[in-house]
Amino acid sequence: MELRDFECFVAVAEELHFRRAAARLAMCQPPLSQRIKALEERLGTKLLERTSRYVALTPAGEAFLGRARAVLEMAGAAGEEARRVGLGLAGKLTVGFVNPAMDAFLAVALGQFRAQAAEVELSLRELTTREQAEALAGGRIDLGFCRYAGQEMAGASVMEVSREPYILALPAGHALAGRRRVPLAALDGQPLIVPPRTGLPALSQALGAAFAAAGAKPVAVQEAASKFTMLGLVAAGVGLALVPASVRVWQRAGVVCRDLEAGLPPVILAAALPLCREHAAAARLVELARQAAGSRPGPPAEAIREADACGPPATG
Amino acid sequence: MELRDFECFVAVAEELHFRRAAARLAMCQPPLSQRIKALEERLGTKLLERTSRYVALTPAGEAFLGRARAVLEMAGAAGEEARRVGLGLAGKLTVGFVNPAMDAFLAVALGQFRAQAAEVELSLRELTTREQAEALAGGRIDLGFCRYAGQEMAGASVMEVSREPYILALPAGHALAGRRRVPLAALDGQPLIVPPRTGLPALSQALGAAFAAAGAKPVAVQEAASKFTMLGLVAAGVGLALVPASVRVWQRAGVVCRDLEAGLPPVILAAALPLCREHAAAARLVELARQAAGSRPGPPAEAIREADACGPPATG
DNA sequence: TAAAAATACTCCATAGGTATTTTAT
DNA sequence: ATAAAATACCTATGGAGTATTTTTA
Repeated sequence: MELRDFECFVAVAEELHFRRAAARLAMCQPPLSQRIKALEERLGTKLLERTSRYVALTPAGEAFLGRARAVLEMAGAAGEEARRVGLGLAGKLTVGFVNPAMDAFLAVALGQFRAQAAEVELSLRELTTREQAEALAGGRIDLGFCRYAGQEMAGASVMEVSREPYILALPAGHALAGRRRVPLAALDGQPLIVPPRTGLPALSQALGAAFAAAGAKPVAVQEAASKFTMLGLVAAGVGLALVPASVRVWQRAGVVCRDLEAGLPPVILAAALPLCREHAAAARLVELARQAAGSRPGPPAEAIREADACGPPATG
Repeated sequence: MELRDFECFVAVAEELHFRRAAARLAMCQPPLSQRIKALEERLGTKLLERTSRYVALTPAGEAFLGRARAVLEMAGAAGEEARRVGLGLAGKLTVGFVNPAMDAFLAVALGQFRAQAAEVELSLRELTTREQAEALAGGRIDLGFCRYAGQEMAGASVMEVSREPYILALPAGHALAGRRRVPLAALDGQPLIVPPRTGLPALSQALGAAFAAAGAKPVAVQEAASKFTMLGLVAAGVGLALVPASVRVWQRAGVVCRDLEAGLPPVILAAALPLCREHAAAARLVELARQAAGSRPGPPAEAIREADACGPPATG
């Protein structure tokens, strides 16, 4: 039994006329008669009652007609669905991301993605870079937006998406808040809230080297994993914090942000895609992420008001 | 796109190995590879990621797999359903019947039918013989159990199913209730409850002729269409009634039934099937009806107690 | 190097076309 | 007598088999 049999039967059942049905199927009447006959023999039951003047459905034919239509529709839908998934317009997409990615580009990219491919069922998981590597290997996520410090990721290809500077978050009344740009040397002896060393050893090392080069030695007074925790601690006067520039989309009472003069390595975020497993929707989202990151290296100047707790925009 | 494509794809997707999948499909590996390749080209998207060491589903393939399985299952179910309908084991069956048919054989036949073909959706309509002829012509019923008096039915074939004598229903205290068998002549001058003349003219005529032959002239005191109405009127002392013997499955307080001596034509019930439209379930039910009517010409003797209001059984 | 998929080719089964017959109104 | 389906027969496409090459781990 083939789909063509279903098509032939449905055509005859709808036309109730072999000749017209054959025309609709772009074939001749005799082979159509043969096909119907063969189909009936395979099923072991007559589907059509026919004389030279009259074609009618038998009860079996009536039952078969409904199901045959459904089969044809489902078969077409199956192909269409596969095609759409292949184009990244349908299906499931599970994305892992580190927290800074959301503010840097992911919120914008996801908004555009949903507009382009509303049928894709998106699943988002905030994961560390390390967790993303494992999740990618285990097939639990299709795409990861992770921190990047030149490292490879086994079984995945990693490509840079965004690059933004660190900025300094400090209590509103702090002496350094008066400056528009803060040199690294000015942080000598300052209490600093730092990310956990175990979490990002390469990053901690790079930051340490940069401070050493600038001849500054801040004091690590507290570890905090999330930038929101860091800003909370800054507001409480616990110390200062280095945060990605994209944090400026948030305002936190009692906290101001200032640009740093050159010296620190930038925050690099990358997309990690599993090797040998092309996922069109993932590729689509990566492309949107790159565009979002490129067109908006930081938050637009107008979005940051001078009166805000986070301080003046990077452009002054 | 053919069902074979779905089968091939599902096999490869489940085995994740072309050679094994080909074996399962009872074919060779090269044509299987070609089919999958052609399928992918038709769909415009890769369904399988494959190297010489590794076969895996793409997201499109994963989406397609579920649908493909459903299509195959539905296609099989469509054929199976048609086969079952063809055998009269599934589908819909709408049956018209005259009231006496239910007691004579239809209750028993329907019980057996449901046991044999539980999946058939039965629809029952109590209709007069004349209404059944119209309903058959209009395709509103697939089968009719009607009264039969030698008449033809346009567009339908009519075959006798059961034949039972009339019996006499009379008030419990009536003088004739003392006899085991009542001769027709004894009904001379008796008040008789009769069926409507317009409903069954041939029957009324035949009964009239039978009474005339026996030299009896009962008085038609009341018309009543249903045998239940007749028995109610008998109980009320309005008169006597001629009813099919199968009415003995019912007991009515104040009413007794007695056999009649020969002379009246029997009650003949028949099955009417539309011509040129074979309906296996209908044929099955007719066969069961004939068996039920044949094996049980009247109600079994044990079912009728001597003490019952309806009187002694026919076998006395 | 070995195992597996892809490629190249050959063949035949069968879907479909053409001509004709049968059938029912 | 006519229109429509069935039958008979033929052709050619393409699905499947066989042999071989390519690829990757």
